Amino acid sequence: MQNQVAIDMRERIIEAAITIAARSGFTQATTKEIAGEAGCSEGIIYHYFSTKNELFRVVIKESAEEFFARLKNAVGAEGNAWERLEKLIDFHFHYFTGKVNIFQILFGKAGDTLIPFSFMLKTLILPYLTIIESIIMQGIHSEEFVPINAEGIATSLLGMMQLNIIKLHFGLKDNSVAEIKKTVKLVIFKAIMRKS
Amino acid sequence: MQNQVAIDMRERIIEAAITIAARSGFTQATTKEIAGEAGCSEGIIYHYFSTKNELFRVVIKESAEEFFARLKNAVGAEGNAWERLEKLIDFHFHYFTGKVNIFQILFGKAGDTLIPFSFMLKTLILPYLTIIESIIMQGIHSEEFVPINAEGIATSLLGMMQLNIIKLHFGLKDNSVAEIKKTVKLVIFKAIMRKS
Amino acid sequence: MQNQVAIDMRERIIEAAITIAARSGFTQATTKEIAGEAGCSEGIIYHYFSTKNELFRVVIKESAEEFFARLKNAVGAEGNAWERLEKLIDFHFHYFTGKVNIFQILFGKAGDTLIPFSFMLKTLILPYLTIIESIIMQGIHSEEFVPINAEGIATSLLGMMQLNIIKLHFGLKDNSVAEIKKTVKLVIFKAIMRKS
Amino acid sequence: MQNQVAIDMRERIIEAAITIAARSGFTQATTKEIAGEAGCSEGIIYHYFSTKNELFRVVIKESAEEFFARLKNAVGAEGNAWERLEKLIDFHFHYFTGKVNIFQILFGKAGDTLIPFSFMLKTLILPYLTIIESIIMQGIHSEEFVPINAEGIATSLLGMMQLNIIKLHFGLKDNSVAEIKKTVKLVIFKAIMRKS
DNA sequence: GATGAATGAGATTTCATTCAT
DNA sequence: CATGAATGAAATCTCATTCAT
Repeated sequence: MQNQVAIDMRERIIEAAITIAARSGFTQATTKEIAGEAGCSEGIIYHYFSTKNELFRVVIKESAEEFFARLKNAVGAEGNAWERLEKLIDFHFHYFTGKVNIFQILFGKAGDTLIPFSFMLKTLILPYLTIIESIIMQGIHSEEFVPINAEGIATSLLGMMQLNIIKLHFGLKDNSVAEIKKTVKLVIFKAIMRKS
Repeated sequence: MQNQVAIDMRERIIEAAITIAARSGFTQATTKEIAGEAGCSEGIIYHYFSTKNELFRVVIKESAEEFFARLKNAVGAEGNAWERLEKLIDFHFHYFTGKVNIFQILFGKAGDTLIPFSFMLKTLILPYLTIIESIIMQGIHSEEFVPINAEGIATSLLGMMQLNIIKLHFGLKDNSVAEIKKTVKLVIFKAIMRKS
Repeated sequence: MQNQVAIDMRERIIEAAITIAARSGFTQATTKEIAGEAGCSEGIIYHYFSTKNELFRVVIKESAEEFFARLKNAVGAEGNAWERLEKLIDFHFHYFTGKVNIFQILFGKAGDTLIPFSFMLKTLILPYLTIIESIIMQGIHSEEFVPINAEGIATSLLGMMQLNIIKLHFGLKDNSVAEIKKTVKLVIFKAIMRKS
Repeated sequence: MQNQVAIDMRERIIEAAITIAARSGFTQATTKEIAGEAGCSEGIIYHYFSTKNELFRVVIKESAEEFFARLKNAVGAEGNAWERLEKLIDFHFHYFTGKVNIFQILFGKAGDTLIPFSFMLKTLILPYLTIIESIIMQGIHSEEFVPINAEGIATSLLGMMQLNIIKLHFGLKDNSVAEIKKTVKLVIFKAIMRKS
């Protein structure tokens, strides 16, 4: 029971940290604000996390794990490469145009250096790229895709999606999500599909 | 002569701000560090800039102006759309793999909220996208390029280049700059060229 | 117990603020000095008061409340107007020739604009005048006093007392407190008593 | 000619200091503001005055001299004591309900301690009291006035006038200047005139 | 586990004063 | 005489972190 409470508290702190950081970034988020949002004292944060930065590392790590779990679930292990890649793109836009989440912050506004950017690269971007790359490799092997620099393509696809998401996030897009997805898919599939 | 000195100091502060912010981001950059780097007192910063944030706004604005001037010069006003677009891509990779510059920071790590991200979008990203878009429009009109969502393509191209640059910047690329440029060009031109 | 400690600290800060301000005025009083006097860190001041000015507002407000409570107690609600007015004058001189108190500062040296003078007027002077005025009105109604401009008389009485107090405070009086009180009473009662 | 310019500059600085201090008090008045108001550089202030406080001492001293010269002129050396006292009261209200002047500041908001209050007492208040006192002594000797504590009466009169002026200055009077003057005169003359 | 008062280091900003020109 | 860039000391305020309860 106590344990339950403890788990709740830890989770509440993490949720609060995400909420506040989404609003004003990591550096600007204060422990006081986080405690206020979580409905707890500032002190208790240090019971669960050694420092504020440790808290944010955990936030990023756990958010990343949750994201990747859902991504893998959405993409599946079966199916053609192009089908799986399309599902990945669909999921990406679905996920990042949804409710506030840590990835919006990270991809959109992230990067004050107390959480080294290299940590975010290692925790978020590289694993993501690895997943994309593996699908592209699958397509190359199955001869759906032309032989191509898989890493460069993966990076390009993620970059494309990211900047489009940012523009959406700041309301600077003339086009709808559907339109953007269509364009991104067009660009990437024209580049890699054997026959299009 | 006095004026000369004054201009020098202002410039020295701006240079120092860029150097320090490139190292640790805007929020982490302290006026003390900047003054140390510039070889002046902290107080004088406030003679030239009303606040630390004002300083960084000026840094971004002036850097953006310098960047766009050089970009336009590199791309030129004459020539085919595809030639000009290729020059733009070449210049982008040349510029952002060169010495420390504010754009690396902005595109790579930017965005604590004291300098609103919207300011950076307005000052940097949107003007850049406008330039790319205009070249794509040129190509569509000249029938070099297929009719296509120019805004989405421009955003996608910038996103692609940006994330690739970030990976290069953090030394996480297996491929060379040349290889990456080739991939980016392949992706974009396959998507838009009328005959490829 | 914790609460007790907290209350003590808040009170200690207020006391210290009064002491330091009495010595050097509000603007000159620094948080460092106040913290030194209170035996605490500067930071904790901001746990209890949002700004230094807020601290001084509280100081004035609480001091005013305490003063008016004691004044009303001394004057009472019963009795002739002239008796009550005499008690008010007696109390005024008793209070302001006693230990250091915020009113000495306020009436004597107050008024840099960070604490707007209008705030002090509203919090201190006007309520005081209202009290005096009500006694004078009582006297007019009971026909102890002649019909007269009660507001002007109240203001004049307070002004008289105030400047005499200031002179006493700076040791510039040849006369004793008793002598001054006698003169003030003579002036005021000659002006208002129906038969004197 | 140069000399003329120099005199002008000195005077301009003094005028500017009065204007700024009237707006925000002595401590809050900055040399930058004063220089801006005077249309000169900050540096030149230190050519004419050794410190900012020295400047304000001069401001007070010269303003006091000018005030007393005009006061003495208005009151005159001839005439009955009661006539001269009435003229003094008239002049006081005329002067202090006029344009911005240093006395408004001093009596109304004065008193940060860099200009010791004792300096102001010595320069302003005591000389003023001396003048009032001498008129009262004249009246006692001429048997216009009853034998009375002249110092206490003088202080009381000045205190009365001062607080009424403050209330007028902050727009907190229901009565007109004429009404107030009438009340002040009534109070003081009832107290001192041999037959009224 | 939980609190929140308290700390202390440090950040931004202000400003009287100086001094080279 | 006059300037205004530059200084440097100090002021207010912030905030991650600790610790007694």
